[in-house]
Amino acid sequence: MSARAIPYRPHNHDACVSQALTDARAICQRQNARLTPIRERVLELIWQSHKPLGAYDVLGELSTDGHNAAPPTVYRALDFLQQHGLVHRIASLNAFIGCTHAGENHTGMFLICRACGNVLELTAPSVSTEVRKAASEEGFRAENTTLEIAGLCPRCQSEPDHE
Amino acid sequence: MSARAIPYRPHNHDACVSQALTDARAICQRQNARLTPIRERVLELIWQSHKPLGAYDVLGELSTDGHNAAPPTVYRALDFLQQHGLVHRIASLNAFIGCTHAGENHTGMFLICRACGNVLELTAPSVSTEVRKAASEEGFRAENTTLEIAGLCPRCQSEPDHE
DNA sequence: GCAAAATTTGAAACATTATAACATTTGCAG
DNA sequence: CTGCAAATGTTATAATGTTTCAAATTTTGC
Ligand SMILES: [Zn+2]
Ligand SMILES: [Zn+2]
Ligand SMILES: [Zn+2]
Ligand SMILES: [Zn+2]
Repeated sequence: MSARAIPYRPHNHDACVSQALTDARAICQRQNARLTPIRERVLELIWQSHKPLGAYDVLGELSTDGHNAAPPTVYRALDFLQQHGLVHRIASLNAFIGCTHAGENHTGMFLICRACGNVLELTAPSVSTEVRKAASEEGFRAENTTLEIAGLCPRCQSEPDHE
Repeated sequence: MSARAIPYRPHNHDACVSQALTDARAICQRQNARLTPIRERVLELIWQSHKPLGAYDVLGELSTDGHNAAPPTVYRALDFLQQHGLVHRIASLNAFIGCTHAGENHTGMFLICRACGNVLELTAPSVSTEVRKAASEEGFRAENTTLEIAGLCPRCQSEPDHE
C-alpha cells in the first residue's frame, strides 16, 4: 500500500482517484458485489476531491454527464458504497466522502477543516479503545461510532482563506 | 450536585426536568442571556424524555399547546439553547437532547440505544484526551467534536423490544 | 419617563436532504 | 429460452432546515 496523500496538501489527486477505483473493483469482486456503472461513476464523483459531497451535488454532476438521474438513484448508489465500506457519510455535514481505508476494517475519525472543507480520515486505535472502554463501563454495547472533529487544518491555521 | 439519573432505568423523571429548568435559569442569569418563555418551553419539551426530539416534534408539541409556531421559532430557540450549552444536537439523528452537564464545560459523548432510543451523555476525559492527541498529531486544531455511539443499552441487551 | 436601538418573535415562502411506492429493465441460473 | 432476483427508472412526497422581511418587545441612553 502506497503512502496516503494529505488532503489539504497539493498532490497528484488523479492517483487518489484511480487507487480508490482499483481498490473498489477488487473489494467488490471479493464480496461478490456488483460495482455497476452508476455505482462506479458515483464513487468517482465522490472522489473528485477530499471535500465531502452532498447527494444532490452528485446528482448535479451526473446530470452534467447527460445522465438524467433522480434522487433515489444517487441514494441507492451511496447506500451500496457505504455498505461495502467505500464511502462514509459525514453526519455533521449531510455529505459523503471516499473512504481512505477501504477494506481495512476500521472505525474512521474525521478531521474536517471548516475553512478549506477538506477532510482527513484517520484510524486512531487509541481513540477507539477509549471509546469502547467508556461505553462498556456503562454496560453499553457499541455498534457504530460517529466521530467527527471540526476545526482548522494545518494549512488554514497559517494561511487563512484557502480555497 | 445530585447523582445523575440513568436514562434507560425507571426514575423520577420530573426531577430531571425541574433540575434542568432550574439549572438553565441560573446559567442564563449568569450569562445575561434571556431565557424567554418560548425558549424555556422548548427546553422543557426537549426534556420530556431522554430520547432525542426532532425540531418538528417540538413544533408539534408547541401547537398542541395552542401556541401556533413556525419552524424558525423552534430552530431559533434550539440555537439559543445550544449556544448556552443547554441542549445538544445529535447529528446522526437530526434531533436534540437536553444536556446533562450544563454549565460544566465538557465535550459530550452520546450513547444512543437503537432499541429504546434513550441517550446517555457521558463526559469521558480519556476519550477527549486521545481525540485531542490524534488531532494534534496531524497538526489539526480541533474546535468541535461530534461523538455519537449507536448500540444497545444494558437493558435492551437483556430484555429486547423495550419501549 | 421617553425615544432610539437592539433583541426577539411572527409569518410566509423557500431550500435542502431523504424516502416511499411502483413500474421497468437487466443480469443470471437452471 | 424462461423465470427470478437484483438493479434502475420515475413520480411523488416526506422530513429537515433557512431566508427574508415585518411586527412586537425589551433594553439603553438620556
Ligand atoms: Zn487526493
Ligand atoms: Zn474509512
Ligand atoms: Zn429523567
Ligand atoms: Zn452536554
